[in-house]
Amino acid sequence: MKVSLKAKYAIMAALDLASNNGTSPVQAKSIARRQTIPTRFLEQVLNAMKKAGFVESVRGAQGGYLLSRPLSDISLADLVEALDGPLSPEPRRSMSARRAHGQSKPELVLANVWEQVRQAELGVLSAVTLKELAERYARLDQERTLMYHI
Amino acid sequence: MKVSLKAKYAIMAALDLASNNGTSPVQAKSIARRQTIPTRFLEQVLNAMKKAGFVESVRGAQGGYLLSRPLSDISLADLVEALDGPLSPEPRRSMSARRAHGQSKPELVLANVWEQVRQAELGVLSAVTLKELAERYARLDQERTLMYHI
DNA sequence: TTTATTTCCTATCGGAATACTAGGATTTGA
DNA sequence: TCAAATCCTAGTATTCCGATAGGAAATAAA
Repeated sequence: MKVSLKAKYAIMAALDLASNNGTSPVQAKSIARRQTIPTRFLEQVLNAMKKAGFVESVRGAQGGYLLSRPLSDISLADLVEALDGPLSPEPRRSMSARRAHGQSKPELVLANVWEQVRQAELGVLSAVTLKELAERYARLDQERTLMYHI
Repeated sequence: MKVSLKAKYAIMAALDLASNNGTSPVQAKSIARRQTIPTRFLEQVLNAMKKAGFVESVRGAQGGYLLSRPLSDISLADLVEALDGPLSPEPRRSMSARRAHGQSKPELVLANVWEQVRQAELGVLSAVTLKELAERYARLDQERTLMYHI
């Protein structure tokens, strides 16, 4: 399904914000360092996340970002669709192109299938919230720690 | 999920071959005309289809292409994977990139999710054979015809 | 009030992939 | 022999993606 790095960075940033969430904002720079994401690029990602309503920002020195809703309220579908655009919404085509291909015979039947695919993707991504992701990660981390102790 | 035009053309060509399948081969040119696909490009698509074993070709004058297996034996998953490559098989990354991101903490958990998405896509596409597509189309066509007659 | 720090805005760029386009070699029936 | 096909290979135009860059605007701290 091709999830862009931009969307993946957004997920990682949100998870990072969640674990480093005092009441004080977290700077893009520190997230970038921890998650090994190009700082300047992450700024753009965070900005997009802000515009989509996932985070709030504080400008100026000692500024940074804060999650604006609880982890359990954010699904991967939300994030991915916000950053990558709608999940293959039947490729937006020009009018002339639509006349040529858009509503021709097999295309019409195929459109149905692509929609099914989209629903399947959406089903998976909607079912996973950031909260669950964080828990899964914590569980993994715990297992790893146990391994070392044995 | 981003299915390339190449793959869509392949599906349309297969469907076209199915409806125009006497015992005699069908030329790329005539398929291209009916399906409004650039001829030269369709040639390449058909060639790829041949190498993947979906069609057979007859060279020279009066040559063309023939389906090499029954419609019911070809699923959309087969065609799409043959022409677009494996369905996002966990992005082939360079070694250095893998060290940076590949097996890091959140990535590991996310990999699980992407795999679920992939399975969901595969589920839908594997379930639809060309035979079913052709039938769906015929049904649509019939309905359309009935409409005009009322 | 100045300065350092941070977000915000916009432009650009390099590489890769996509969708073609093109030239011509090869095969083959008429 | 010739015309009609497929086959092979290369080039090209456009688009997207990940990233970089310059600097404006805001703001806390000095």
